[in-house]
Amino acid sequence: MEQIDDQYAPADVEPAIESYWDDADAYEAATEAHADDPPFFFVDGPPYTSGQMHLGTAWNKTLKDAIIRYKRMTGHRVTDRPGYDMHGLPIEVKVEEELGFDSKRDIEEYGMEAFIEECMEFAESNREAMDEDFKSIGAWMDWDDPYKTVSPEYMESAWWAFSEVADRGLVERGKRSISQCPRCETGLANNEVEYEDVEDPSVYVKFDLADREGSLVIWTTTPWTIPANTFVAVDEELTYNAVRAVKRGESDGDGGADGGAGEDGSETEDLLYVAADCVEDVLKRGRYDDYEIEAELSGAELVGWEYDHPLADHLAEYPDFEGAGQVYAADYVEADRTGLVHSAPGHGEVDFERGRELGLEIACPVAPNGEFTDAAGEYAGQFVRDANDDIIADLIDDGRMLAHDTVEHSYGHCWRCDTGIIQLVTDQWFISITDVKDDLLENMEDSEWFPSWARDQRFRDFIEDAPDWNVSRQRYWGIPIPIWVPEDAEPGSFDEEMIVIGTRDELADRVDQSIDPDEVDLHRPTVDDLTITEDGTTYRRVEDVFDVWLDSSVASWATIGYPGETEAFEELWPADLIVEAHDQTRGWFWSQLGMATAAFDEAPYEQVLMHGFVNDSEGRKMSKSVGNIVTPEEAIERAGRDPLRTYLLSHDQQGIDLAFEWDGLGEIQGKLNILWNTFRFPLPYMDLDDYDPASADLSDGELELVDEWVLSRLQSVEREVSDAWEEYRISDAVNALIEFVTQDVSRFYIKAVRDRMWEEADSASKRGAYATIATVLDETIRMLAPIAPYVTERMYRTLDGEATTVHALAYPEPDDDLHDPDLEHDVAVMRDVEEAAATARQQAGRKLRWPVSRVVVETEDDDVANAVETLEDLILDRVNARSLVVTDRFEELEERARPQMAEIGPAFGGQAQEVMTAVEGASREAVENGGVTVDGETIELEPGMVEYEATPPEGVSAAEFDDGTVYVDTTLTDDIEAEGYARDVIRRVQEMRKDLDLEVDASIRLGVAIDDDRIADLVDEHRDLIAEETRATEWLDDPDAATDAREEWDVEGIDVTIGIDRI
RNA sequence: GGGCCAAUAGCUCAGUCAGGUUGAGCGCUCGGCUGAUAACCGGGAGGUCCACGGUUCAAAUCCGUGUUGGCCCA
Repeated sequence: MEQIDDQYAPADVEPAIESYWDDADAYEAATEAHADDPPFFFVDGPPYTSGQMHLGTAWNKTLKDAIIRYKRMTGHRVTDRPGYDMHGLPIEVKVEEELGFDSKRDIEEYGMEAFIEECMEFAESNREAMDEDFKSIGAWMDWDDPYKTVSPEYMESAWWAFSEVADRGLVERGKRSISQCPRCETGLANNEVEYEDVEDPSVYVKFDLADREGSLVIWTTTPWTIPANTFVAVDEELTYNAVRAVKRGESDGDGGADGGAGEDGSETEDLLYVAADCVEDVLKRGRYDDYEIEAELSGAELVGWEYDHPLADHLAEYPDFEGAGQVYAADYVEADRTGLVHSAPGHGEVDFERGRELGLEIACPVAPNGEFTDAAGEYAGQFVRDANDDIIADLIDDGRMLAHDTVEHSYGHCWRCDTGIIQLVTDQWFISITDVKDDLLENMEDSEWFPSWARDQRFRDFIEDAPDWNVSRQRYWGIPIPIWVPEDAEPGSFDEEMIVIGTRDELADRVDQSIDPDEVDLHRPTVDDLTITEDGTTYRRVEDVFDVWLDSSVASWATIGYPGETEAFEELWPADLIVEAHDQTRGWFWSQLGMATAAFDEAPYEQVLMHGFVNDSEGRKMSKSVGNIVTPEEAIERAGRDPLRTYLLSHDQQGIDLAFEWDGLGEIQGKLNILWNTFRFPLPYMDLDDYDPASADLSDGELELVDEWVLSRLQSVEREVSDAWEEYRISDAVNALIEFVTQDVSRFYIKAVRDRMWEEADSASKRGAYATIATVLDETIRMLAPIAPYVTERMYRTLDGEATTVHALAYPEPDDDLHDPDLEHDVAVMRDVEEAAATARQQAGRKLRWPVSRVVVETEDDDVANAVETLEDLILDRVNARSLVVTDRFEELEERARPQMAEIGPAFGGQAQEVMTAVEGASREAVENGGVTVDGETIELEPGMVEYEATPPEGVSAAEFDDGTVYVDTTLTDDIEAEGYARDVIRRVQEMRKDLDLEVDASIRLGVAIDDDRIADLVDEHRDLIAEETRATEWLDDPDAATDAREEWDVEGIDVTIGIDRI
């Protein structure tokens, strides 16, 4: 028989099983076993290939792997193609860093083609490393054939979908205010902007009115946007004040207040317009000494007022066109700071929208790299944020600065290079998702989410607020946008004359150059050189590439090769399930829905399982800077792959974060160790009897009550586990299994079945026990296989091993014939009784080895009483009692009252708490005879308002259980003492046998001397029992005569000397 | 600044939807068992149920306002 390690050692089991899987082609065997089953179309959300696996991605892939394995075992042909997201700015930035680049100019000089090759190599080498990472946690996916967003087939899927979107009239080019990274010189999507707290200027600027006295006061943290100021916005409903403010000259240093301050002794006066609620704050910041409110106006009254551009003297051009330099109403105004908002439609998003509504020209004196253009006059060529200082200085010198300071606020940064973003209006390509918002919402309704709030309370909100999708990036490493426009077209009419190419064949057909559609690389710069000439017009491709989020948005069809291959698509699409963390609500969950809806108005997935993030033990995000990162490698090294997987999956998988904790991981390892022990416990006995657990047959042999019970529990657990899986409550399934193994199998069943396994002779009972434990183990292992694939495989190989792998087998299904809920109930009661009896024993200081004369179970519940009576023999055996009594009332007790608030509360209302206090602890006699009073008044108590607790008599100790009380009579008799001491002697002899390393069946010569004549006589009554249990075939009169071992023991305060000789 | 989620024993989590004297595992501690044995099993201690208000006879639970953490959005 093979050697089974005494202890569960994942570090030994897992590598061995991994090699076995490799040698036996186990993954292939598992997939082939289910090749003809109905399909389950799972789509892997592609991880981005710029990093390595961390605990969060480990959790993600483990969860996916468990689901795939489960679905396979429950009879599905599962699509298990992994994917990788390999394009995009993050990789470009990493490669730029490696090559020491600072800007796009460096890339152009290096050569786009060479740069793109570098990006490809970087992404590929990362992908290979990630393959290994994912395999290392036992993720069984089709690693030989992952989908890659950089492959021509994949890119074609994106082109094709985009062309569908264009055919539906949802592609347009337009000006939008976007977040621009000035370093990367490209627009960013909202979710590529990360917010960090930074210190920025906080300036209050006076805009002098052109047609009357006074100034409007605005506040901004971006002085560099003032050159583009086009209008000032007010809230029509809001109340504004005209404030006459006075400042007396004083020689303060730089305190933040500027402008208007007179010299010593002089006095300056300003007429300021601000929102009424803001007057005090603004005047204080401006360090005015005194003020008087001259007028109260509504915002509506201010509309139409004209003002002078505050930087007019410093700029070459500024917005002075028709309609500029005026006050307008806008709904983004709040009574915050000044209540008047500096608006620059060339920058801010809301400013832009309002400017367009107002029909104003859009002016933007800033280039894509963040430098002012010539239009900015004195500031031309300066980087905008650097120009802040000059602009502030000019405003001060010109007397337009009311106050300036700095403020810490959260500001957007480029997700890749951490450069502060700038809002700019540029021309971009959009998918007008807002045109199909209703369709998006409808399609969303077609999908089922776990947890449901993720859809209804989060995703829906996001869809409702979603802006049009800016899909263009002015970069290199991405899927080129397949739009060709006429060479001489005006930028404003690109989308009217565009050609959108959907497939490689179409490309080959239409371009002027000769290309092989099977060979062509769709990346830049190859496609940049291709032109199309139709009807005498030559078209050139626009230079942009797609936003990388568009790449993964097409995964549900790209992963099955559509449109290049159509068969799989027709059979499988849409996805049955996708599984990602909650950050993807705004990421992949969204982009897929958006793209599928825009392209063909259907939801691309039917079910969405949204899990959480792994945080540190404090619940804080793991990050390099905090230094609280735990890597999967570390967890595997310290605990193992199965423990890590089981740990991750034993926590809530639906929307909740996990606080990673080493102790918790160790705990899980301990539970798996118990499983390991239950597995190896029966093996030696089966081996001695040549019993093959693989051919276990429950009808061979005789099933005893505990066998029937554990088999019934097995059916219940199978039901519970499959119900949990059905709703992706995977942690409930895992915990139910662990509970079953530890509580039912190890703690109860194994303990109950030991005697039968020790029987030497063959018996029907023993065969029944073997068949039972073999069945329980087999089905438990299969249920646990998706969670802990290595250790279950290891166990399966020993117990059965007929199939190539346990993962090819069917998931166990409950068998009603073996299900006996009544029996489960009875045993549950019995276990409660047993536990209570143990508690009572412990209170009395009576160990289990000593019998007790009587156990009384008091219960008013007939079911409970029946259960105890039914299982009397088992109870007597397990609690080591001579007799058992079941009664509804133990007459020997003094009873004390316990108030039942469910009854007392409704009956007494406001007095209920006082009644509770009065009832607590009163005797039954007092309660039943009106002895309970509150404030001197007798309380009438109905039956049911009070239950009773009893105090046991001398020699009896009590312990409650759920449905009653167990009394254990520990009064000693000679008979009990005799057996107790005898068993104590036996146990000491056994320990000495073990110390001598005796064979289990070796005979001994035994001598026992007890330093108490009465006890010695009592023990002598059990001489035969002692001899039998310890295999003593001869007796020594004096233990001191023994030569092999002699030891003195203290048994219950009495000296016992034991001597042993081998025979 | 806004939306969503979470907060219960030293730790990990149930219990919250349907209000009635808070439960489990681990850890700690004490003990039991001694042919699973560096395993296994039991008892005990340990809790202003994040805080403060409100509804109710009664709130961990329902409502409101905050605090802390997470995700997303601005």
